Amino acid sequence: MEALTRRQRKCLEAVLECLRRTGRAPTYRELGRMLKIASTQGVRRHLEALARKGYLVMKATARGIELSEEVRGAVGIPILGRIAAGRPIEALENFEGAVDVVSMYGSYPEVFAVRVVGDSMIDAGLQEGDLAVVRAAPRVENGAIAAVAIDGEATVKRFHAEVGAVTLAPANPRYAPRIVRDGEAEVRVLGRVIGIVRKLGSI
Amino acid sequence: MEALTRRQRKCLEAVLECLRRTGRAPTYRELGRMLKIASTQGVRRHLEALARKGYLVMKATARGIELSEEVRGAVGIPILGRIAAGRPIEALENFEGAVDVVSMYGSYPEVFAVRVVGDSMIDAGLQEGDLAVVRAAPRVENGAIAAVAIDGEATVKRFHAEVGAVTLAPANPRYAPRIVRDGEAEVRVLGRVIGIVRKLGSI
DNA sequence: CATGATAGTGAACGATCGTTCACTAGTCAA
DNA sequence: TTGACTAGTGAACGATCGTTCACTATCATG
Repeated sequence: MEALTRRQRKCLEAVLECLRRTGRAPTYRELGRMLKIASTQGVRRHLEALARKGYLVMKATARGIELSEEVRGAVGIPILGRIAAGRPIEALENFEGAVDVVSMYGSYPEVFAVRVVGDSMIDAGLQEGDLAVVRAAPRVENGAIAAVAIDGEATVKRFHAEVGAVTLAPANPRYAPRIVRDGEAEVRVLGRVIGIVRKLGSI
Repeated sequence: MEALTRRQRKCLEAVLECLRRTGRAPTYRELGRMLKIASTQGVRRHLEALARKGYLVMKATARGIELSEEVRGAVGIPILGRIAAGRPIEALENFEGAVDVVSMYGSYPEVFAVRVVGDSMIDAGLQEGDLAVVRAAPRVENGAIAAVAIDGEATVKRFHAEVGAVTLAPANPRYAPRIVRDGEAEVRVLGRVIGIVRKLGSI
């Protein structure tokens, strides 16, 4: 994306900070107070430049500043390819993506998360305490890692459907696959695991 | 949190959808159009109820609807403890948390992410392609998993500082630890790995 | 049957906000 | 040195928006 002047960057940072703090866009006069600009026209010039360069979209309504799609997809935690890259707006100008499970997976009714219990899937890279992001679906393809409810209890396993039974295969040689024949227990596929989020210690 | 009526839930959903789509809160009249309510007073009643129950905060300015802190912390991907729990507002009423790396780690200059290359940390649960969330710090405690730049190239390893050298230890028996003596190469600690985000296939 | 909560209509008022006009000043490349 | 761009001030206009008032309807509860 096109480079910004120092003042324009400050202005974009102020907009982002306001959105982060309050969840809504600032008015021209609020921005003026944050940037120490007395005239709404002075603020407007910066916003027009930011809109022209593709960072913002201006709507002619109250608090009508919207982030452009590019910026909206990039306001998570920046993925730095080159270590030299700075933060946070500088990174936008040579932008490589952002970590944000919400923008990665959306925040839709069919996406949820379950916590991984035990180490039965350790060889598939799922550790105890990981959050498995699941896309809800009534069935999944054979061999996929799925979240499954057995008699109402949720578990994450590799799923295989066969004639008259389903196999829930762990990914750990210390555990045996569980074969559930029809009628033995109520097996309900919750969905496919499409992501993992792990938190290591505290910040 | 206090339960909502069906109409109030629809109203909160409309506010969230507007925020998700445009990044800014709706006006009373916009909400009225979404909910098929002709009078701003009809809309206002719902918003007052939502504010009274702690879901929203109303400011007397244009587009002055803000989410409460509780709701703002919960608008990611819901973590479902009990499978019975619904989505998305229902889950709020017996809320267990939300996955959202931004709200988990904040979106601050000192937090960024690097992509894991290779399988040298596989036994620590880091797979190729994972995003390692890093809290920037000039040094880390011995034994921590750290992002380190060796001669400008980033890598993720277990970090040990010794007298006159540092050891970068992989977590994979197929790789040997790398001992870098002072002056041999420029080793710069980027920070500690505080999280992992993995995307498995597409949605 | 009354009461309170929920749900809604329609109109009007005043404050806020985006927009626009006219004017000033510094910087930098052609 | 002349534009072009950036960065401001100050004032004013009209549209939008939150607020408020008066009034109606439905429905469950005691």
